[in-house]
Amino acid sequence: MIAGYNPDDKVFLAVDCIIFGFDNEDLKVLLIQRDFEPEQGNWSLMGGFLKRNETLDDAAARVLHRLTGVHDIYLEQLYAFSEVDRDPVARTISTSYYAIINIEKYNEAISDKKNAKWFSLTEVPDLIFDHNEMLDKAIKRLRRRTSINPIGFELLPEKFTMRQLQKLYEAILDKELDKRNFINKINSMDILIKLKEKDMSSSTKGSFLFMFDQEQYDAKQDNHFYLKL
Amino acid sequence: MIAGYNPDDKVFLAVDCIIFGFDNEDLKVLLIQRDFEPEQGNWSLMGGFLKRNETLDDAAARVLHRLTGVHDIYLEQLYAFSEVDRDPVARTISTSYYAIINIEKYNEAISDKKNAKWFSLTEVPDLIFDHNEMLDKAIKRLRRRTSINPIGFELLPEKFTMRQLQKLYEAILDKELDKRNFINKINSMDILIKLKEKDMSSSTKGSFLFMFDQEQYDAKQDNHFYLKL
DNA sequence: AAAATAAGTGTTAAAACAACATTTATTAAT
DNA sequence: ATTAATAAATGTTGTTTTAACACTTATTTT
Repeated sequence: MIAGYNPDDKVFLAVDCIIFGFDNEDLKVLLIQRDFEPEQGNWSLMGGFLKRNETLDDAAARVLHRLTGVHDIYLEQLYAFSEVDRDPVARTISTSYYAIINIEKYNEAISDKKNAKWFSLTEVPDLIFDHNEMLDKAIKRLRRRTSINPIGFELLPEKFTMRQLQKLYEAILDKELDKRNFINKINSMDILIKLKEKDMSSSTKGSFLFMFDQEQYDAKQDNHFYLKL
Repeated sequence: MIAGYNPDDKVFLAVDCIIFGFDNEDLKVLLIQRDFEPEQGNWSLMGGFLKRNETLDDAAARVLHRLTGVHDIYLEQLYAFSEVDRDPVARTISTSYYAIINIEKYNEAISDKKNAKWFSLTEVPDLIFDHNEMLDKAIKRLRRRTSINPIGFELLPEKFTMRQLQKLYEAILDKELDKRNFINKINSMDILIKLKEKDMSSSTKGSFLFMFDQEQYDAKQDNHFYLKL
């Protein structure tokens, strides 16, 4: 044994994923009902153990893909939770990740035999272990992140209306925004493409569709926008 | 073995601490020269392994205390680093923490037989493993954090001049600030107590000393200030 | 008395922000 | 064909915040 590397100190390392989605109305989180012990039958975040040949990012992406069938989505490390007794089975440290996914895409790619369900943030049940705490932290991070970095677009379909975008921001920030001010601020970022098409589903007049302009966004080298909403 | 808890997947979990200090001129980081393998003789962050009965926060505080002799300092979890081969000896995931300490206090409490040295951020050598990456991330986080939450005071002596505070912010943010605008903004936060005493060391006229007003600060319930500097 | 040093202090123009109401395009109903 | 209903689209104004900018003051040393 090399000094310091004491096998007795080895621990399990898990990842747990907070998966956010948006249904044009509420911000939602995807939870699973556990079909195994411990805490069988209770609701939980989707998680898994770190394997020998993968990074935490890999593990989080794998876990997420297993549940949702979705690849290549926004995924960000959140925080490592390490209370000694947080997992009753064995000492396990869990690194939480949060993901934001387009619910439509998820529904296409649906691979779940799992007992998974979307919950509005206001209706989240008691979760196992410290998962409620993880979720709280993820919400706070998402709010802050959204104000700096327009990642919110990941939650919308490819084409969306200004109204949808505003609803999304309202759901994330949990406050109402002024329509005109919102549009002006979004436009000032200059990262949307206005299409000729209209969405006719929400009104007789129809409303123009927009797309996120990835190129423009990338071109703004420093990539932080500090939207004060 | 309970399903999923496969002992083969256990790993070492380390903490590494980025320790920031300020010497009235530059922002500095405390590094140690390793007196053990691997990478003996090379510079590194101060680190250690997570023990069976402590949280990561505990481990980081312990590691920090062992090096500096200082207790009760600002310490914040930064990020978990998990590249498969980041540690050549054994699979080790490291959770980095950053700390900010008052160099004077450190010098009082000096407990180091360790080969430790303060480096200006511009003069940091190549570090072992992924420690340079950790440091970079810590600097970025410190910058952002300082703009939101006036933690910078932790880096100053109890009594300080406006000039010192400005130099500190300039060092953290790595840009020059306008003296008058800076004072106005700091004053608008209303969390400093102006003392009757003057510091006479820096000029013939002397400059008033200030203290951080912890009570005022705590009283501002939401505790984020968004200082745009 | 003069020189040197750093501290202390206010104004202004520009930009960002928050609050606010009316008009427009279209479909459905009469 | 007119009217009613619905949601979309659109600009202005007063207020606040920010950035840029230079001179005076207090004290010590020469």
